[in-house]
Amino acid sequence: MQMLEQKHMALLAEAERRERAPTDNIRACFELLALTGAIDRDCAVRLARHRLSEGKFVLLFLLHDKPEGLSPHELAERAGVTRATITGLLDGLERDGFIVRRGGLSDRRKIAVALTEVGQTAAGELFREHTEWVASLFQGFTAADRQTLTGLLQRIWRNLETGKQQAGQERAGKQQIGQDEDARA
Amino acid sequence: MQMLEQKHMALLAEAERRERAPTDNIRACFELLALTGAIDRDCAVRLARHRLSEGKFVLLFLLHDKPEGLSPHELAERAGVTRATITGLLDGLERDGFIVRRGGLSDRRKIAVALTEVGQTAAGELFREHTEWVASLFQGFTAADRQTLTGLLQRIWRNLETGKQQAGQERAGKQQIGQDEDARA
DNA sequence: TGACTATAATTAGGCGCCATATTATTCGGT
DNA sequence: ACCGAATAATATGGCGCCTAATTATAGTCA
Repeated sequence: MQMLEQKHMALLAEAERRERAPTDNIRACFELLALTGAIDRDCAVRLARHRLSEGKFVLLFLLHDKPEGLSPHELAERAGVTRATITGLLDGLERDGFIVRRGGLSDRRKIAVALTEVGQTAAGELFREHTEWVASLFQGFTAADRQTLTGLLQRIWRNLETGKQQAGQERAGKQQIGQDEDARA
Repeated sequence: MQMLEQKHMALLAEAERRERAPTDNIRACFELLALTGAIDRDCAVRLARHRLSEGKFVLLFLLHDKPEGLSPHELAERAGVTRATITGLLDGLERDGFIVRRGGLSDRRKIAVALTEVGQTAAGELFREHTEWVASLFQGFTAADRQTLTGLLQRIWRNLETGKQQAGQERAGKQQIGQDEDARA
C-alpha cells in the first residue's frame, strides 16, 4: 500500500533514472504528501455531502456560539484567510441558507454575520462528526507513537525553514540588497 | 515550534473546551496537515519565481525527453489530472512560451504538445533544483527514520480507508441499495 | 470645516482543479 | 457508403484561494 500520486510516481521514476539526489528521501516526502492529499480529499467529500467545503465549515463553527455575529474581518483573522476569500465563502453560505449578513451597525462600514437556524443545526452536528473523524485517523496511536511522529515532522519543519532562509540569502546576494518577499510566509 | 494553522488552532481550542474526541489525536493530525501545507506553499513560491505552478512543472518534466511531443490525453494520464485541467495548464504554458501545440497529425483530432527551447531549458534546470529541494526536506534522516515514518503514515492510511468504507456502508444502509459514489477515490 | 489617512467590505481578475457539455473526427458494422 | 458509438480536445461554469483595486465610511488634525 505505498500509495503515491501519479505525478509523483513519474517524477520519482525519472529521479531514479538520473540517479540524482537521494531518491529515498524523495519517496518519503511524496508518501507524506500523498497521505495528506488523500485526507484533504476525503475531508472535502465528507463536507460536500452537506453542501460545505472546509473553508465554509470553519466559518460555521467560528459562528456557532456567536448569536450576535462576527464581522467578515474577524472571521478572516480567525480562519487565517483573506477578507476577499471570506466574502466568497459567505456568498455561498448565504445562498445556501446557512448564514445571514446583517447591516445597520453603529459603524456603517461593518456588517455582522450570523448563523440561521439551519446553520446553527449544521454547525452543531458537523463539529462533532468532523472532530470524531479527524481523531479516528489516529486510532490506535499511543502517546509514544504521536510523540515519535511529531519529532519526525519537526525535523522536516526545520529543514524546510533552513531551505527557505538559504534560498532567501542566495536571491538577496544576486540582486544586491533584495527585499525578502517571503517574510509573510 | 508546534506550528498549526489558524483554523486548526480555533478548532482544537473548541474541541478541548468540549472535551470531545481525543484531542491529542486531533492535534497530531493538524500537525501533519500544517507541515504538508507549508511544504506545498513553499513549493508554489519556488515555482512561481519561474512563472510556473506545480501542475505546469509536472507537464514540463513529462515533456522534457519527448521532442515529438505528447498528446493532452497522455499528459492527463501521466499527470493524474483530467484533460480539461491539462487544457488550462497548456494555455498558460503556451502563453508564457514554454510549449507549442502542433496539429496536422494523422489523427486530426489529436495534437502534439512539445517544449520550446525555453521550455527545454527550464525543464532541465528545474528538475534538478526541485528534486534537490524535495530531498533536502529529509536531510539527516536515516533509513530507519524513514522506515519509522512510513510505518506511522501507513497506519493512518489504513484508518482513513477504514473510515471511508464505514461511511460508505452507513450511507448504503440509509438509502436502500445506494451506489458507492466514492468508487473512484 | 476640509483634506488626509485608515479601515471595512467588496469587486475584478487570476490560478488550479473539477464535472459536464460541445464539437470534430475516427472507426466499426451492416 | 452511411449511421452510430467512441474518442480527442476544448468550452463552460463552479469552487476556493489569492492579490490588487475600488467604494464607502470613520477618525484625525491643521
